[in-house]
Amino acid sequence: MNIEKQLIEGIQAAFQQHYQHQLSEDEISLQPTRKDFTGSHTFVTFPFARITRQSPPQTAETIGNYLRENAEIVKDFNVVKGFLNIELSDVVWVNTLKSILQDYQSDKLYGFQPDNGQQVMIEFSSPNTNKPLHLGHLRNNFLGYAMSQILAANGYTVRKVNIVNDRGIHICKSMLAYQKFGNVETPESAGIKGDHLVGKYYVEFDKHYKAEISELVEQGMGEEQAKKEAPLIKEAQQMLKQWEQGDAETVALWKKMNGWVYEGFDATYQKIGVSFDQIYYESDTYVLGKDIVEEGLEKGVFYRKDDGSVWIDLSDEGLDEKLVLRADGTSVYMTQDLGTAELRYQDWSFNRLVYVVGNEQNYHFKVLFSILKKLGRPYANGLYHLSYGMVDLPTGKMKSREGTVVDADDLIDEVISEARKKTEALGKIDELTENQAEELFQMLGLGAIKYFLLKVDPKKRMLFNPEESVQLQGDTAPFIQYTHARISAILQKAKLENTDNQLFESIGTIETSEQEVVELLTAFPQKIQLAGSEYSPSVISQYVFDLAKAYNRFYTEVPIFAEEAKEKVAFRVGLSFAVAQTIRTGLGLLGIQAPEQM
RNA sequence: GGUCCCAUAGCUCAACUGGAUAGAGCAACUGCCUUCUAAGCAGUAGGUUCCAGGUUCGAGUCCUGGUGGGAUCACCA
Repeated sequence: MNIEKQLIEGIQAAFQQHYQHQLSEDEISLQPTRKDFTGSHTFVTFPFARITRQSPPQTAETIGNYLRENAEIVKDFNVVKGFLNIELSDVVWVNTLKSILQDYQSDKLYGFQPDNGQQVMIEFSSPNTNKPLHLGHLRNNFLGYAMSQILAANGYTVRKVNIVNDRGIHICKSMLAYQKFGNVETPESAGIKGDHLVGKYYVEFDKHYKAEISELVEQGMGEEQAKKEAPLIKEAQQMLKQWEQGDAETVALWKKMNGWVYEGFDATYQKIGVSFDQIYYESDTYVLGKDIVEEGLEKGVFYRKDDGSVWIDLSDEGLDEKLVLRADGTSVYMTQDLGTAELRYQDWSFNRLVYVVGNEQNYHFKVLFSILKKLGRPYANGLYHLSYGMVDLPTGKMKSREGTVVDADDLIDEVISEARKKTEALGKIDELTENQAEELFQMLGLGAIKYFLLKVDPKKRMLFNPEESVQLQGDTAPFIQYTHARISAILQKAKLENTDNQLFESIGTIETSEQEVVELLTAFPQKIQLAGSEYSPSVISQYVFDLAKAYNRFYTEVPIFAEEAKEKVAFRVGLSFAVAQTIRTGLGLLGIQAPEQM
């Protein structure tokens, strides 16, 4: 059934017959034929010159002839240098499309792997509760969500988790500023979303803090010392202590303000379509990990310094010495992460744990994974850091303290309103009710921003261009969504004319543009696998874009209903159906919806 | 300074993991709406893949050395 397999078998047979040589399956690699040449699969013969004792073109010629004679699926071939370009017979394309359609018409989703019995936990989002989400969080959230979908499509059982950083000095800063300058303001009374209100006081703190520092510096204090001596920071530190001691008033304020933030976050998560199966809070987990430190000391993995602090020496792996417990017995970031990993494994015995965290923490995760390996944790080899690059602005780097961040809520509102503006300008919403229109704007706007952030390889640092992110033409989600809407209209018409359920058999020659579309359709399962193994949703976005482009070309070049041969009409309707489904599922993997009409 | 990452068209990104003449989108220019949605399609122009060596049938991709940019090397998280 599988085309590649048949070709490989044919090539093996050819080597046997002509060169008396047994080639193993994985010695043979086929690649897609370049657009400028005829054919769909290419076999490169250069590496086999030693075996065949012929020049590469001669070898290609020999193999090509053998295949044309003996392999049913091969119609013709051509040779360019050592490249053997294989042209498949038309019936292969017809049958291929039929089998894809069968998948779509059964319960099985085309391109998805069956359950592999493996469990993967994926952590993403991980916000701080002292300020609202920004552009960087969006890349994180979209990546995490898309990867959870892609891993599920690869047969994993996926559990999405979020760890909320809800404690620490930065939270106390917001709290303190609110206490001092807040005038008992609430989100309701101020008419501001809860997370934004708390963020406002975080900025407020920084403003006053800076003023105090410069005052101290003016009085002749050094800057470093002034940062430590400013009354506000001391008060914040005092507050953190009170919180840790469980002081009732401090805890009450903390609960109230965090409550506001969660309401705000929930609204944002809901809007961007992101959800979690479980949420961890650092206020619960920050004390974890100390028993692991004990265990590590017993096993001799860690060692204690004279002052009582506990360390691990990783210099044999090219890493440094790393602190895992302070001299006063309190935990550090690493301690917590050790404890949290352990807790998660107890909660749900995963085969893999994926952390979606920015690449500025590459070193931290290297160390974390290395420690867990040394401790002999059963899950240590299943840990993966999905490290992604920073999002830059045309003006430079985002810095929250300097107010150069792009706020997530603002950005989302902007892309949606941009979608509304452009759709109205095109006059395409006359037939829609108000609700339908609103739903469409959301699909387009959110689609645009998600696609924009997901189309770049996660590992790479990327530039965020506000104008390009709201574009609806070219390499964008709306372009792909538009293709889906177009096909929906065709399928609707096919239903009305009752041409959608006709069978097609051999239909004669198929057009190049048709063949290209079928070829792309066959690649979908491999793309899902690649996106999963590379942890890269951009594989999917790239693919769906290519598919939409190929379909649009077919759409303008080849008539569907004007075609007289009924078999051909049915084939083309079937082709359209398969593309629509694939676009829909592909976009779905990215968390993007596909409208029926736009 | 040590370690890690990055450098491809004017701009933003690809390149199936070593294959053919390095591809898309945006911006610029030229065409195509009486035919299934022009948010589309076709075309023109745009490249010393940062530099210098090396490995081999073959290098944007691998190795060495540079140059430029970024991250990290906290008893912060």
